[in-house]
Formats: sequence, C-alpha cells, structure tokens
Amino acid sequence: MLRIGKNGRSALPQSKAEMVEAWGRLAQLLGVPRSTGQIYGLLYLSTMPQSLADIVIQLGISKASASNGTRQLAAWGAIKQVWVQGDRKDYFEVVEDLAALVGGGYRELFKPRLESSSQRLKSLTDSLKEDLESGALSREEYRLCIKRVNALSKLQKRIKKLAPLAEKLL
Amino acid sequence: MLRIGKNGRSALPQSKAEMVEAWGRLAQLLGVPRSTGQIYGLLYLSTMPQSLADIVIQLGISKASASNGTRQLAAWGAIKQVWVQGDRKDYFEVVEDLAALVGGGYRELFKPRLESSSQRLKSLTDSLKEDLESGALSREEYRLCIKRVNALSKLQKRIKKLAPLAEKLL
DNA sequence: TAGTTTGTTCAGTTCGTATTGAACGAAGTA
DNA sequence: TACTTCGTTCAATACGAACTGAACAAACTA
Repeated sequence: MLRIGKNGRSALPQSKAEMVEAWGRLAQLLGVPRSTGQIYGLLYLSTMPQSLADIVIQLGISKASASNGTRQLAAWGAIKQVWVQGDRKDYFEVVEDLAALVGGGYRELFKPRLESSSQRLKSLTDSLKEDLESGALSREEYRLCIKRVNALSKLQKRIKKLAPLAEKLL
Repeated sequence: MLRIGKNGRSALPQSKAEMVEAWGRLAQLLGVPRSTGQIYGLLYLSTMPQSLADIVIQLGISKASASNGTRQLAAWGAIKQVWVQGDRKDYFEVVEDLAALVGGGYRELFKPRLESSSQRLKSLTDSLKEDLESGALSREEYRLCIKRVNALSKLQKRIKKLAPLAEKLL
C-alpha cells in the first residue's frame, strides 16, 4: 500500500529518495539514462518486487521510460523479473550480487570500447604510413607520431590486462 | 605552413583526423566536451607547438571552445603551454608522459566522485534510521535496507583501494 | 593617444538524446 | 466476440550541455 502525494507522484521515504537520486546521478555519469539508474536505486531499497506500474508511480516517470529501463537493467543482469502467481504483471527485483552489476556494466559498457580502440590504433598506424608516402608527413614527423601511437598502444594493453583483474577484485 | 581546404577549415592528414576523432569520442564517453578531446588528439600528433589560432583553424571550432579546452587540459596536466620567444601567442603541446594524463583524469574526474559517494552513503544510513523512527519503514524493511547499504559501502571501499593501485599500474 | 593582436567571458543558439503520450500488439476475461 | 489489462514501439517534445559570435580586457605597437 503506497501513500500518494500531491500531483499523483508517490511520496518516497527520505532514504529511498536519496538512493534514487544517487543512482540517477551515477547512471548519468556512466552515460546511461538517468531514469534507468533511478529504477535501480528504487529497487535496491525495495523489499518487495515492484511492478512496472509501481515504478512509474513512485518515480513519476513514464511507462515507456520504465519499460526501457527495466529491460536494459535486466539485460545487464542487474535486476531480474520475478513472477507472482496469479498476476499477469511483470515484477522486478534487484539481483543481490553486486558483482553481477559490476560485471554486467563492464561487459556491456567498457569491454566493447576497449575492443574498438584496438582496431582504431591499428588503422592509425596504417594511416600514418600512407601520410608518410603521400608526403603529408615528413619522415621526422612520422617518427614522432609512430612513437606516440606506440605509447598509446602500450597504455591500451595495460588497461586491457587490468580490467579483468579489477572486475574480479570487485 | 598549413594547407587550407574548402570552407576555410584546414585539411588534416588522414592520421591526424583519425586521432582527433578517436580522442573526441573518448572525451564524450568520459563526459568531457568533445572539442576538448579533439584538441588533445590534434596536439598528440603535432610535432610543433600549436597556437590557439592554429587549433581553431585545424579543428574548425570556435576560439571560445579552443580557449576553454586548452585551459581544461592544462589544468589536468595533459598539455602544457610553451612560450616562443618574440611571440605573444600561447603555444600548446602535449605532455609526453601519458601517466600525467591518466593521473590528472583520475584526480579531476573520478576521485571527487568517490569522495562524495562516501558522504552520500553516510547520509543514507542516517535517513534510514529516521525513516524507521518515523514509521515510513517497518523494522523488517529497515534491516534489509541496512544490509544492502552496507554491501554498497563495502564495494565502494574496494573501489577506493583499487583506484590508486590502478593509477600506479598505468 | 589610437590601433593591433591576443585570450577570456557571457548570453544566445544549436544539437543530441532522454523522455513522453499515444498508438499498437499480445494475452487474458466474460 | 467485445472488452480489459499490460508491455512495447514510435514519432514528437523537452531538456541540458556544448558550442558559438560578439563584446570585452589586457598587453603590446606606433
């Protein structure tokens, strides 16, 4: 049973409101929709599974946002659907294991970028050769550029090694 | 001496164009203005220090963006000003040490967020107590919420430990 | 002094994207 | 069949932040 405040939005307890805001901010920081983060924040402090409608009311967001957000979070393994027997609604609850969230975020957000960066660096050395042959770069410039690109490759490889380690430690 | 293409923008060599785009994307990903990243990308493959005007021409951005971007990058220690004698212009070049860039980004972007998250978690436990006393949360709900907030605190502490380590390894 | 050349600041615009309302489909109920 | 109840999809809007042009300040030049 939810207490409903003025303007149709639910009146969240202080703590839940703070959690919702914090996760909303974090989501934005990571480049995912704020509403998606808010949903996770809400579910994180919810003892009972919440339906789409529950989420819509408590957060004051649209059904569309709630639908997209829950789907995205479920795809990352951060939340899961639970079925309440005799009820057609979808209910959602947080996946207790925080490692699932970290791992999901890593796989879905960071890993793909790391991969594509490898390709870019490869393509870059090719372009440098072409620029040298076409005369766009002097031999001297070329040497410096190659040196710097190599430094980037090295950094990139270190990150690639560190990432799975970090994922395991968290 | 720069070759100038149609529409007044400079015609960058392929390799520089790719580098500019790559850093532009990365910047966006990290939540900093694209143009700021582009500036770094341009300087990263420039053998000679570049003036504000040089940057404006080669990237086709406004003087304002270039001014803000260079200032930000310099504050992070990613680029530095070099003075060319007999010339009033500011010239910029990349700081060769990539660790400076990583360290700067860590200090300026990540560390502050980590700090504020500590405060938020603290405030959150207070709010939970209040919600319990005000009856907004049952004792049962309260127990679960505290448990989950503690899990978050633990994760946050691990990140805090890992961050400086990672910074050193990169 | 008046006139350049440079970098910064600021108010207004532009642009990307999160969000929304409404239409739709699917799956149930009577 | 006609009528709910849910969830998704899609075109349009709203919102924020990056970007810009123009006004400005500072430092030099003649």
